[in-house]
Amino acid sequence: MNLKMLSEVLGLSQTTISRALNGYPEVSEKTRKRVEQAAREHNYSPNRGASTLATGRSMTIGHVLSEATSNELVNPIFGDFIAGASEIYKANKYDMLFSLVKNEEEADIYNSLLRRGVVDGVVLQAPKISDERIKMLEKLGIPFVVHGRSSKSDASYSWVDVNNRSAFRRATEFLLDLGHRRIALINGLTSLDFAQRRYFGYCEALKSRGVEIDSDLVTGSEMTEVYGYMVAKEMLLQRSPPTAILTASMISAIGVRRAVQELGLTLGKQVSIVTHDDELSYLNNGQQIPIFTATRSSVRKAGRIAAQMLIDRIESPNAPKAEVLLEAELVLGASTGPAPL
Amino acid sequence: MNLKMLSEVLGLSQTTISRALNGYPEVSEKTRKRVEQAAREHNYSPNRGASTLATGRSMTIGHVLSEATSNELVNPIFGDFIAGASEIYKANKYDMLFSLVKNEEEADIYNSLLRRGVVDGVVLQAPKISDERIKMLEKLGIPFVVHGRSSKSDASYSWVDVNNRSAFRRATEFLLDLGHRRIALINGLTSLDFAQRRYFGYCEALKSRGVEIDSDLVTGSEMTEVYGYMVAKEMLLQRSPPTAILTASMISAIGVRRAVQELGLTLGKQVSIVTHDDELSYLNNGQQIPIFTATRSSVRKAGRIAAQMLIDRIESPNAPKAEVLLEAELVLGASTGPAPL
DNA sequence: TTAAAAATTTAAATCGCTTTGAATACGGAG
DNA sequence: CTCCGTATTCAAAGCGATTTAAATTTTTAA
Repeated sequence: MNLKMLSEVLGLSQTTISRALNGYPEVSEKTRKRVEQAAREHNYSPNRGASTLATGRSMTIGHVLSEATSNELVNPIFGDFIAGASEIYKANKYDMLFSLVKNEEEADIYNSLLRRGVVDGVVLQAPKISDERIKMLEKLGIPFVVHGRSSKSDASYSWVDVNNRSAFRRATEFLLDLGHRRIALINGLTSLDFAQRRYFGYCEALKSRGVEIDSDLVTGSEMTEVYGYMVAKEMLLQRSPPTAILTASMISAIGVRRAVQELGLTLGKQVSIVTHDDELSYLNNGQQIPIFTATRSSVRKAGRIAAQMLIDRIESPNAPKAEVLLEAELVLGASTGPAPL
Repeated sequence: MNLKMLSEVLGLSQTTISRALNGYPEVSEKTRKRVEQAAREHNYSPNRGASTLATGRSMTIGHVLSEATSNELVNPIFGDFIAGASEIYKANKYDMLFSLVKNEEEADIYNSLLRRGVVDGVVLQAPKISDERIKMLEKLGIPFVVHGRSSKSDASYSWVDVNNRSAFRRATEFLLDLGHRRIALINGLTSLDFAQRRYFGYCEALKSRGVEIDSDLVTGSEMTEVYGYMVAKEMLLQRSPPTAILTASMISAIGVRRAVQELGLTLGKQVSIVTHDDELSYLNNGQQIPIFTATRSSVRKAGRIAAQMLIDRIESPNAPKAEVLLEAELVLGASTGPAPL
């Protein structure tokens, strides 16, 4: 069933039908009702390829996830982020296209998606401290928004981000208040912007209390369970081990917990943990009392915001760029306690 | 830059250029080279909307993820599954479209994706024991493949699945061999087909050894960390607690581990765990010695296979349906040991 | 009652590609 | 040198929507 057939059935021109279905004012209410009814009955929906061609808009948004070439790692927050974005797209009749690429192909992918008219805009994830992708997207002139920020980028762009610096400053201060002085930071990949901001927040807090930063207690890599475990174990076996550990994700926190317990130590007693919690749906941080004390910010919410910002950019390209900074809450859980004597 | 412009630049007809770029034989090698060169230089790629319209093929494959209406849970295996699928799509020049829908909307989505010509085929995930989606897709006539199977569906369809029954039979037998008799099963949602097969495998093993099935030791729900924790804790506090626990995912296994440790018990001593391990990229099961004894099967590999099967179905619709059953390995880790006396 | 204005509806052009059927160029045989 | 079969290339007709400009109908005002 296509427009032409429907127009024959109804005895109306294709123009009128198209207008009726797309909500244009120059069609009488009576006709519109009739057209809508017939469209439903005959199970008609406009062909996407044809309307893309006619309007120049694909009504599709691209999400590009780049995986490090070395280790095929899929960012675990990805699922919940796009779940949030997806809600908004659906409400606005956009589809979501997804590409997973090797780092070095990423530029080509954007270029190709744009040139072929496959997407109307893209969401950029996990920006690096200095991220060439942002410059490139700006040069290509595709509407885009960034989940996170890129500190060294002078470009202006729309973004949603968590206030990583303040979250980690507060978390560190909280541990300092509990008497901890040897506080470790098990961060995400240090080339990523959010990791740097968390590091800065951590440093700020320590400095403001006159605590020396010990580089043996700071490390960062991809946030897997095993990584959390290995680093924590190594640190805890040092001559002068940390009494508290900050981690960048629940998943690495779980690894840290494994190390702590394997060494016969108790969480919240000999070792405290504060983690960042993205509120992943399958990793709920406990019921009444959270398992981990955490800086908490919903990545699904970030997905919703990013999606809405992007749609706004697509539909009004000249509107000023939007910037949304979400504050993380610091929730108290069972993994922290006063520093041991 | 579009085809017409390129044809003017080259002084060739659009026909010839289109054929040259699409690998048709009736164009001389010399011309083909010239065309390819020019296309590169002028940064030309054919417009997707236009070719979709002309060929009737969208070169896009849809993945629909349905989230339970009650709890907004994103299946954690999803990321790695589509990472695998994505590799294959890229190699075959397909794009991937993703929809996240509420359960009750799922039928409409398929219908709509098909009617609008948005996708050429779809991948169905997490089939239920009796799954109406399969019947519907068959009736709609869209090419599709299923990740998993649907026991009560009489339809014939292509699928990839892990041999869940045999994996869980072997795992259970392994625990029986270690002397365990009180073996619990913390399964996935019992309406899902894979959960039922795992349950059957578990029952088979127990029956063949004459061990009674205790329904207090069998449960299933969405595989979150918290769920694993809560159920395990409850079971371990029974009058006659299990000495071994089977879980359906690493994530719930982690919750079980938390419960075990919180009760002051030791994994592999008082309580053994065997889990299914989908080889999620951020949850690597340990380094030298796996943390958990596990039935292991890569969900990323399943994604690759599903993608290839679907492309085959799209490109030769009359080929016989394909069925791939992957065997899981049983890998020995540190979470199992002989039953306590 | 009629002319002008407003409200509807329509025919036809267009988007950029693929593909059919026709036309032209080339190469070897006679 | 001509003819014919083969190898290339081309013009034009879709694909199915949107949208411009024009035509028609209805309403309002004089």
